[in-house]
Amino acid sequence: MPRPAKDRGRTKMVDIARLAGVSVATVSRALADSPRVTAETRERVEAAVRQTGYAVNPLARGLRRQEARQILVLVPDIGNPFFSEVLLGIEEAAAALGFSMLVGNTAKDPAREDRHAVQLLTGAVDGMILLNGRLPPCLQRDRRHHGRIVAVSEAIPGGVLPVVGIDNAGAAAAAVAHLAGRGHRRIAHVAGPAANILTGQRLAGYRAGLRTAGLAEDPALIRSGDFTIPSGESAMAALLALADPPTAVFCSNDEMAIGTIRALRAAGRDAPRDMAVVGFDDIQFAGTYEPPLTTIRQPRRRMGAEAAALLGRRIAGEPGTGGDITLPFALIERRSSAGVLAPPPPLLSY
Amino acid sequence: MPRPAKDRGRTKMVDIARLAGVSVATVSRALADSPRVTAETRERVEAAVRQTGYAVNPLARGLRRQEARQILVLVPDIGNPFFSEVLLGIEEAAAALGFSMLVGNTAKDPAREDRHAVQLLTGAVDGMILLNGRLPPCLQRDRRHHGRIVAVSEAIPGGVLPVVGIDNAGAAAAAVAHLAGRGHRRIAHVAGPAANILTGQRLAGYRAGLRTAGLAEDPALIRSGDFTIPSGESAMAALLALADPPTAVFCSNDEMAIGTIRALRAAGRDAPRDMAVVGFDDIQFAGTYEPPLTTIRQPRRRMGAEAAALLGRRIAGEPGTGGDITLPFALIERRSSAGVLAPPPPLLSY
DNA sequence: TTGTATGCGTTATCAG
DNA sequence: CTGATAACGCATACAA
Repeated sequence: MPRPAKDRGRTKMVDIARLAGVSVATVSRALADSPRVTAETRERVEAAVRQTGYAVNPLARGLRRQEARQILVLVPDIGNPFFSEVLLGIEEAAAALGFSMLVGNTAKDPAREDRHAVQLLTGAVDGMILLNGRLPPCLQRDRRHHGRIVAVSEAIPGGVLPVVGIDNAGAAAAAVAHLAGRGHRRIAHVAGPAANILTGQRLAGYRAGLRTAGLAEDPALIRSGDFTIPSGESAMAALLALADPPTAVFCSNDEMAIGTIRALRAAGRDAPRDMAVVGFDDIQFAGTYEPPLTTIRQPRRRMGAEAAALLGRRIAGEPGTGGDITLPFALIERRSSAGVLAPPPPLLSY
Repeated sequence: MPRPAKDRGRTKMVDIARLAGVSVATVSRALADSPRVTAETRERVEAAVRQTGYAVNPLARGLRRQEARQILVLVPDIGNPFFSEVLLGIEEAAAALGFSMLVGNTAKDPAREDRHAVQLLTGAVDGMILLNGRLPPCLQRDRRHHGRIVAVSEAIPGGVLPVVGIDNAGAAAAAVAHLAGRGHRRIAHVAGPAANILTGQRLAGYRAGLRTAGLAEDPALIRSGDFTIPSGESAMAALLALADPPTAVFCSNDEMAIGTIRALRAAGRDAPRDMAVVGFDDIQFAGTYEPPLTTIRQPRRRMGAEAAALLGRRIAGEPGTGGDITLPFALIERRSSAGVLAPPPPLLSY
């Protein structure tokens, strides 16, 4: 007789059955709201459940039903406020659907990605949400589970998975249009890392925005950072060293925008007086920073919620759940880009 | 013949057994590193595992072993950077111990706390970490699982659970000593909500700090907020309206400290010029804010890691795991409290 | 050292 | 409408 004998005290279905004077099968049905059970029987079962505080063992149920009612979220850095707000949206929507949320921090390490991703292969989780911009290696080979994965914010290279996010190029173009509309003609861009898929989208939008405004692109005005404050500082330092520096800068995220402002101050200048600055994301402290940051707001929480809902539909096997979901962004005008550049330069471009 | 027939393609132990030409029991033992298995047999099993990419089904294993290798973290707000950094520490330490991390957002709602907490009662998770300062209602009645719960940062009323945190009173006293050491004699305190256990600890430390510095306590200099920026603003507005306003303020968290600085600016003053400001927590943007915030740094990530490690020991049933863990804090001196108040007022208190 | 058999707690099939 | 019972995939006591 095998005897794990660990937590033997826990109430189980047979206890409820005994208490209610019915069989376990009936208890199971009563708890599952099956129509094939008398109101009176159900009442007896429910009384026993209340009395004991019983709750179904999810492991046993999961083993039997071949589902875990859990989803896994892979995130490069839980501590990053951008991601944590998305997590919040995911958790709430998942909970509403009866799913628990597992969170795996990957730190962009493929080995850790894989260690977490096996949970999808083993059935420990029913689905997965990717916030880290790529598929774990083991899921690149094994495509059987692609139907249970969705990405948020960053599209996955290859484009086989649905993405929940915003129109990044459109948002970047809107940021540039905002600056051009205030008279700026030398608008710089602090881009993200080349490997990041968002970098390309926002850079494309920056270029489109310049074109729309009738401005020529100057390669010297495009710098790359890595989404951190220090990288924004170096980018701005380089821009200020230019013979003909920009009067405005659009940064691919808020941290780098804050970095550019710090670099301005270090050089004895300030925003928006000497440079209009626009960020991206509207992180928590964007509105609190000095100066408050003009930025593109991403509906992070809603993105998370929509992703969880979409994943729920995919897990349930609903058809037509393969498409992307594009949510609206908003340009939040704050002081960092305030003021109009005057006098506007003459329209003689060349 | 019942046939769930959902994901029937998944490799299981019998497949490995067949492939390796052994029994499932042997496979199980080989995978569990049992000493009772030939090196050669083990090699055959491992080859089959590699070939198929097999991984043990955690639901089945959990049902059999009566453990889930999962822990649940209850947090009032995942989006709050303070908590998300603790989560990061928990996740990493838990993963190292072979535990996955479930995150439940409670929004301080007892009903949601309970919905998540049942996972402990049902065995869906092996343990629980509380970041929200109190026990879910269902666990207040049912004390059987207290051995599998630890708190982080905030102690739980009643003091029955081990807490991982810092010496909040000592840290508050250090903050006051820092200000007193710079010549300030009218030092205000913006406290947290009365219900929060940290509020009392930090308030007590504030008072102790005043006593140590030989300063009298002025009730008019103690205001309450709710840990948000706006509440810090109102608190400072009230302090500035005093006939004899303070020259320094110690806030119970960084958000409220930022709020006080905003209120100063709104009144045409600034920190540290007109008021020295000290916060608490050293949140991500404390060092980036204008002015950079003097604050108490809590080792958030390490607190999370220690909590996970402690919980792991408790789950494993190791003895002597009932005590609190107090980690060192650090007073981070930045510009918001820079400068010395001169001339110091005469020593004639009355 | 390895294989056989049983049970972990549920759900679903089938018979009543 | 209800009850007995066979899986779900794995780990262990016991036999070989």
